[in-house]
Amino acid sequence: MPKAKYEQIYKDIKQKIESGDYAYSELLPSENILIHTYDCSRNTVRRAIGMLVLDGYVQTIQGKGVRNIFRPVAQNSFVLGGIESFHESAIRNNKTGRTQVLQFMEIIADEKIQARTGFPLGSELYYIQRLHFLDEKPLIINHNYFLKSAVPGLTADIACHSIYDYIEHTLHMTIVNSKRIMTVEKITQVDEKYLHLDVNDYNCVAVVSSHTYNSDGVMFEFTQSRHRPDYFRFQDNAVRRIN
Amino acid sequence: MPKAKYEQIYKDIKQKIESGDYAYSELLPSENILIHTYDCSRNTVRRAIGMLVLDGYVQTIQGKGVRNIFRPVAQNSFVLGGIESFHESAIRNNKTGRTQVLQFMEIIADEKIQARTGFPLGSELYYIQRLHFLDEKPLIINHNYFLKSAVPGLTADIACHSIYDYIEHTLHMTIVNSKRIMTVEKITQVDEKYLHLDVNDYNCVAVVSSHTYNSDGVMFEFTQSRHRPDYFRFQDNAVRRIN
DNA sequence: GCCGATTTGTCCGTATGTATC
DNA sequence: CGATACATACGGACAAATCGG
Repeated sequence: MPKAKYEQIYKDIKQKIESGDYAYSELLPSENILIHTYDCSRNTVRRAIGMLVLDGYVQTIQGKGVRNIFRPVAQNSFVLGGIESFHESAIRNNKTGRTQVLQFMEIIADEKIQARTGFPLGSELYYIQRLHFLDEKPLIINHNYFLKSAVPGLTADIACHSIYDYIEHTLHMTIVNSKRIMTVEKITQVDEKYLHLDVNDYNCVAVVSSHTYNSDGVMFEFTQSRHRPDYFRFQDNAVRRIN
Repeated sequence: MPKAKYEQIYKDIKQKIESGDYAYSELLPSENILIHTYDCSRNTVRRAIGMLVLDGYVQTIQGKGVRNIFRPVAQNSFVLGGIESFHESAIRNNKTGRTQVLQFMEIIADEKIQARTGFPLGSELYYIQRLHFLDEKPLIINHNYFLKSAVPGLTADIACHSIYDYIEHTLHMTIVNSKRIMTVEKITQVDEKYLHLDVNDYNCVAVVSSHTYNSDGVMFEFTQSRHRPDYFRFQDNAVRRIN
């Protein structure tokens, strides 16, 4: 449902790259050709290409052209990337996902929670603890804090399906960006119990902490995700900038 | 040194945000005002703002304005972010860095290396193993593979200072982008020995594997960085996209 | 080495659409 | 409803880099 023209062009070129229509390390058609292909202005083509650069799909070279540097990844583990829910990830990785709600409660942010999550003191929050299974294997424990005023009406029933689905399709709120920090931590007894980890095997988990904002610029979610280390895989593309 | 006008505007606004000239969760001056402030076109202002969005510094809200969502981070550990060398990171984190070269050899890519690094079979490579210290504490073991044809004349002496400095300032090659994958792995005997890790304490390391490209679109480097888990911290900002 | 054609990079002005207030 | 603000799109101009003759 992307109405924007640059989105359509972006998706079309992306699909062509993924399906191998353009060979690895070869140049794409020039901007001029793409302008005629898609019947649009130069800026619009350039915007689509700019998004592919951010994806790490292509590289632009002044005076030469746009080079395809996309390489398909071996999809043998659970790959994290942009902002997406567990269910979206599961589908993208061609697996079946299931979620179990371990805890669901309403709390008020005290100093400790304020320091950990960044929510103002006294905020009314939902605290949810969930366990995510992929192909019936427990992979992730999530500790979610949602701002009640931004995500009203959350229930345990919704939490065991998809909270993001509820947020976007029922509340019609738009999720915009998410600041994430990845670290490695010692496993806790909770991790050990639910993720079926043995301290003699791995004694760490991969931890992703995220602050997520909606289209009003309000931070409405803080989540700490604790991942089984042997299934954790995070992908990223960094673009070098002048300082 | 940034001659581009949008770079200057980007840096100026970024600095203003970091120094608190704009309060958290408040709106920045409107595009129209910024156009007059910087005496430029609307596209140029929008480009600068677009970069700040990618940085997770601001969020644009149609019909309202641009909201400052920047929060300073507690700089108590070694923070990874964009593409930068260990020395650059050390400086940014206000620490003193030192590098020790453990191995330096020239090799030819066989099937095993091809599979691991993505370099074509038979490529001539430099293989370098280095240990990075921060404030005299060993934090990272790097396994570097450099394409000899792209980075000629590399020596152990250069490797113990800064290879990126050599690449950019002596060879005048431009580093463009880097595809990275983060995982968690069991520690090896090498890790244990050099990072001074105790298996009874942490038995894992954080691993960052990266494929790095230059401005010719050539992948010239593959590196596996193995980090002490208690000092590893990776930051990221993800922007939600329509599918 | 120079020159001209091609290609990407930067910048501007304008018009129209859409969301907020 | 009108004013304001961001989003999309177009077209044009010039600069900078690459490449072939």
